[in-house]
Amino acid sequence: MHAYRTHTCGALRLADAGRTARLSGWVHRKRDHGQLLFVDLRDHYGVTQCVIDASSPLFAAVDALRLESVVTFTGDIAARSPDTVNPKLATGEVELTIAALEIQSEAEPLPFPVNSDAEYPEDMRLAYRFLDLRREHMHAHIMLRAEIIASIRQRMIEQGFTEFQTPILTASSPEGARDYLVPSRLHPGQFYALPQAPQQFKQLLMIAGFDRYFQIAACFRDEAGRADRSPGEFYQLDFEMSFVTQEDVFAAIEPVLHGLFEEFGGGRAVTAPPFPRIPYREAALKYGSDKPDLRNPLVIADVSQVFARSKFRAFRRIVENGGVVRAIPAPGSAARPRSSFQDRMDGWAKSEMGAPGLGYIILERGEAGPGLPEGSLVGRGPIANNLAPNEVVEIAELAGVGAGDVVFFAAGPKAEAERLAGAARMRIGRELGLIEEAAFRFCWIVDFPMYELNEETGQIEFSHNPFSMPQGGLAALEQQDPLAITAFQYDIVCNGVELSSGAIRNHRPDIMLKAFAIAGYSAAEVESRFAGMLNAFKYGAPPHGGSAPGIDRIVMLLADTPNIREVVAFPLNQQAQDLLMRAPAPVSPERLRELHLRLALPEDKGGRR
RNA sequence: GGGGGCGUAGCUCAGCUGGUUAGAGCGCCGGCCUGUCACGCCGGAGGUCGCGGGUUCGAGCCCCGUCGCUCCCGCCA
Repeated sequence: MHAYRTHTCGALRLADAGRTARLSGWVHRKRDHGQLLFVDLRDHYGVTQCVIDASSPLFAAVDALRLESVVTFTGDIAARSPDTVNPKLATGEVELTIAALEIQSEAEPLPFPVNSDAEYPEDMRLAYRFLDLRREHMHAHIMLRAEIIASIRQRMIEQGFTEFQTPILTASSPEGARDYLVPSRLHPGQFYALPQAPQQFKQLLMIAGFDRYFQIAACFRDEAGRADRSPGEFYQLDFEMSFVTQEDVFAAIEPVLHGLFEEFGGGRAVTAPPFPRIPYREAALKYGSDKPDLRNPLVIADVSQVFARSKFRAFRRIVENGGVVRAIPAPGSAARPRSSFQDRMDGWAKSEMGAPGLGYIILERGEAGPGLPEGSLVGRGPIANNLAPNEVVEIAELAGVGAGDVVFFAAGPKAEAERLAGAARMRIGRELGLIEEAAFRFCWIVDFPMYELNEETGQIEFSHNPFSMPQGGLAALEQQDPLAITAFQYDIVCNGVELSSGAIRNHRPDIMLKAFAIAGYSAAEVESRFAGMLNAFKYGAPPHGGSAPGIDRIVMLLADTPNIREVVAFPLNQQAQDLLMRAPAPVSPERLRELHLRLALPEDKGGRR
């Protein structure tokens, strides 16, 4: 008989009754009946009930086992009587009668229970991550992640992609985040950077003629974390393709994502390719966001022009000063008590969004009045009182609302009004129960502006990746207003989560120099900062493009958890620390000396001025 | 760097308008229990109410400061 096990803890079935088996695993739970003791033994594969009674000489030893000790039980498999079968357990028709016990490893009293889903503070869970990962839902998340990654690999290879490895020790890359730096021992005073993404390497692979690249790529960024953003490091499905248009990139990755979400989505509906393409400007207007949640059916409308002509002074002045008024429909909510809906929305806008408020009109069928036929649409509320009847009707038509509905207004400078309208759209959608449940709704956001105006400095800056190809190429850069130029730059969004950005790259040195010149960079500057890339472009570069969906966020969506640390086995905490391995940590003076480093700590960290 | 929320038993949380001896569930310890499977029953231990100061006859509750956690903004394509 094998030293540790003849079966796993998830394997035994009724057909095994009568055989002798050996199981090894963790003591998951004990149920002590005085003269009879049940032990649930757990391993990676499942749980098996083991039983022993007081007539056994081993009874006291088994009774004394602490939870999470690792043991080996040997004994006969018995069929359970029909009234004691546990249908919740795959092995629930049988049990092992303990005839021999070997303790492989004893456990100390636990800092938190493994056999329950009770919530525990995250710092404790991270400090004892090996225990946390034993818990059922964490174990399932990590296995899900592994299966997702395996499926991605297979699907990408089926699409004709080839997996590559690119360097971890490399140079600073053109992404905007802070790099992690690694000091060089052999080159005093010089540093490697960990890649924020393999961006330049994948472009170099295209230039090298490999045509279709992908990698499950580790990316490193020295930036603050968020619930949906791991600090320090994360993984992307990084891919790049040669001789492609934007539509070719979409067509290559859509079936991968669609198939993946069908496979692991547990029956939830998935947008079928082709995914909707929404221009950036349209997304900002209709959804108030560049990552719209399309499970929400509400669509925002622009009603600025109605208010520009109206006698409602507050909004008219906003429009006259270059601002906008956006209308957010709240269908069927007119009958809701004002205090519990409209006023609460207004209070939310003021307190949580920092907005002056959220105006509204309640729409009803009116009685006949001067010039009004019976049953015409009328508005109620302070704003409606300052509008002509035809203006109310006009707003209702633009916003797509009618009698029985409420329409809310977000007014102010364009960017602020859009942000408020977008947040209100989601809040109203949730409040009214309009969000489609159990669905993954994908879209592409396309036509991002190439440049934006920095309000503080008045400078023209790249709004995203400076290496994207401007739509219209060199001619557009030479002839158009820079702020009107769009790029072949796109995001893929699912349920309001940005999975990735991507672009058709700018592979032409002449267009690149012009693009940088518009943002105020001299040719010499560009040549020196991106010498490697520019040089490579001078020897025959294919047109190419790609994207890099975030693996962690894909797993989050499929695991249905809002916290990225629930789908990473060993995440850093929000302060970018590893509490289990104790990183980061000080190093000895000897190590610093051989790296030619001297610390200059701030005073509150033990340094001197 | 900025803003919001939270901080009460090992853990999750309740604690009324400021008023007697601060509670519950889970966990832990002890006892009982031969068919449970989140076993059950009885009993017990466990608290500087994050910390410091203030207001008050009286503070877990109000005020100020501070520390920690958390979410958001900035940042991050």
